[in-house]
Amino acid sequence: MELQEAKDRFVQAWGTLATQWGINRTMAQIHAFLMISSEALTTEDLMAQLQISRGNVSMNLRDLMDWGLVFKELRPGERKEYFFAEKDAWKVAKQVAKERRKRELEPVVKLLDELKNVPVRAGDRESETFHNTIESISRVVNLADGALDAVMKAEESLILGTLIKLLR
Amino acid sequence: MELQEAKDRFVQAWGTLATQWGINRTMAQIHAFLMISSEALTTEDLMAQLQISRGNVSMNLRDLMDWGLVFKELRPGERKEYFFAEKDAWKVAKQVAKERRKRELEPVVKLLDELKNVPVRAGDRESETFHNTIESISRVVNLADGALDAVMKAEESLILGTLIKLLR
DNA sequence: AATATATTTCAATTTATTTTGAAATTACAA
DNA sequence: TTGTAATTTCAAAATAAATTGAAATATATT
Repeated sequence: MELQEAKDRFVQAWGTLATQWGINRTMAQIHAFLMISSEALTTEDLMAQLQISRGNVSMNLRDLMDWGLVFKELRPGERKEYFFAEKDAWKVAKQVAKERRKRELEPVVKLLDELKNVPVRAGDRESETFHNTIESISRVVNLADGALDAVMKAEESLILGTLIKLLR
Repeated sequence: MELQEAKDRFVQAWGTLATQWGINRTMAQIHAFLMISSEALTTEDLMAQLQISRGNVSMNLRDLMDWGLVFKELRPGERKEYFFAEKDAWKVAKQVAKERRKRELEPVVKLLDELKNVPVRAGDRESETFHNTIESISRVVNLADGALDAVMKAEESLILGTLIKLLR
């Protein structure tokens, strides 16, 4: 396979995977393209390579910077902006874990804690089932929350080692 | 908070969380509603409670059964079908991990392995960056793949214990 | 300050996804 | 069987999400 084809396939696949996980396809493609580029790129470069509009590039780059996955580079004497991505996939994973935890998991943890306090009417099967299920979900969500917290802080090799032990 | 309000809030929140993770909102709401119901329910029940059409219920129930999260109950002498959900959230998480791994991660692992074999042109920065980044992503994706595999097989308490050690 | 270049914004449009609802099919009871 | 209740299917409609492109804004250069 040629490098160009390989790049295209990767950008394409990364976009598809992203949509399956609730992330905008184009945003993922821009990120993917920056990850495999040795140089920082301009808006024009991204427009040309991914065949998308200026506005689209601008908005998605802003989101990617909000996610802490892409950064801006200003070159002295040059007016236009250059963008580059963190290339260490483990750092990327940690950053994504951190953001999703904050944006999505935290509100759910909060709600579940409230729902756990809804009084149980003894003998009422509906009420008991609700309580038990919420308890069960709350345990798992907190486990996931803790897992993301661990991932956020840990070294890749530490997680790998733990995993190997777990699978043994 | 009243039980009815609590149920509504949970169903609503679960639907929202689901969309953020690439899962159809209504599918998640049906699942949530079945999880907190003590009795198996009919299509009619779900149509009424969630205010959605028969076709919508039918299609999403099929998907939920494909995901292995909802089951059908046939009552002797009754023509209509009753549906119920697995209520143990840890089992649900394991099942979801299993399915997403198979459906989404496996194809990516396969592609990354192909891309790792794209020959590197020594001295070509673009080619080298591509190779290094793919290697890095491949390691992390395989780690995630292994983690899902571990989750799939492990007991909740085992994961919890591991996590506690990891965070210490 | 004026001009040129670059970036952002957002209403309008396009595209993708979800939902409906009624016809077609299936499955059970009599 | 036959009649009927229940379910599924899927084209069309509704809704949601992403994208465009040009005007507005910002920033640098002369």
